[in-house]
Amino acid sequence: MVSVAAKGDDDGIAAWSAFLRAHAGLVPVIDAELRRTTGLPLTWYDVLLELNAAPGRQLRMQDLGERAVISRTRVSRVVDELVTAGYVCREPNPDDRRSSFATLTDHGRRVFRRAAPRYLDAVRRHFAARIPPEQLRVVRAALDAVLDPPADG
Amino acid sequence: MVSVAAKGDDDGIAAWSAFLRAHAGLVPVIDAELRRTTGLPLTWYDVLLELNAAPGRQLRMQDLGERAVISRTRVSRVVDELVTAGYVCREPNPDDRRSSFATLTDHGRRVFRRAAPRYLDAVRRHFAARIPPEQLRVVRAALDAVLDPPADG
DNA sequence: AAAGATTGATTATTCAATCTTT
DNA sequence: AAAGATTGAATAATCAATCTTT
Repeated sequence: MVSVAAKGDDDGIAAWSAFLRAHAGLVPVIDAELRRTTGLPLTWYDVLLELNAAPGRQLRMQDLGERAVISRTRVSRVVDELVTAGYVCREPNPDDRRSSFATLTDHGRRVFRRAAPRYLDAVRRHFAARIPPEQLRVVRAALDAVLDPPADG
Repeated sequence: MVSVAAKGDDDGIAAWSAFLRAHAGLVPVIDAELRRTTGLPLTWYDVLLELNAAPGRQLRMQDLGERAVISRTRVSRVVDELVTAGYVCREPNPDDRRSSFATLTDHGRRVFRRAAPRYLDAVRRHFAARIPPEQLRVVRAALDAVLDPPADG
């Protein structure tokens, strides 16, 4: 026997391929819909969401980079844009003057709350509604597991 | 009752969030590993894979754009790079002179075949091995379903 | 020196206009 | 005019160097 491509490998690569294709197909669609219906790009929405959920509606840039789906370097640029738009302001951190907070403004909060139902609806229609409920829970568990550092790979 | 946020909505948004995070976390890692161990960026690998699987190891640019996880416009640029690297060549389509084929060269084929095991191994370690086998099949089915146009959204 | 953050330069990706052939 | 493809211009994202504070 020259090569034994185990069945599990096929399932793994097929799932990976579906994962890449689903992302490439879905994210641009949902981003475009969000821009059209709310004026917010997905990246902005994501940052506003994390700030809105944070205590005092503010986060250090570092922490924002860890929570939002956005690279650490990118955070500075996006927060610049959000400050210009009036949705966020920067505030000094009295405990450590190296760092600063990004804080959601009242205006930013209103814009976020108005956008949230549109976002949830888009995700539901394009993603969640196409997957049986019991599979949704499996997908979540599986993709969460991928990011943990469970021992070794 | 002011608002009924059904449990299913929560599962949907949680799965979506896990989906975005897994992609943002995993793709750069696998891309970096592939570049390091094989010299091929993920985008190149993906294009070489589709060409290698195609009849005659060639595809029209249009078809390549549909199969590979890459936007139609991007195809021209990436094929340029692959031609420069000597992995692919362009050939005229005798049946329709508007279009042209991207064809895998022998050298490109050798490079792809040498890279394939490294890629499969990276996907296995970073992705598949962290998900129970029975969940892998569910993930695949779920994410495939998301891209079909099943009736309406 | 290390941590937190920003910024200039580079690279990657998309958008819109263009060119050729059907 | 529409289809197939490419290209210049504009946007987005990353990398490496920098600056300030600890």
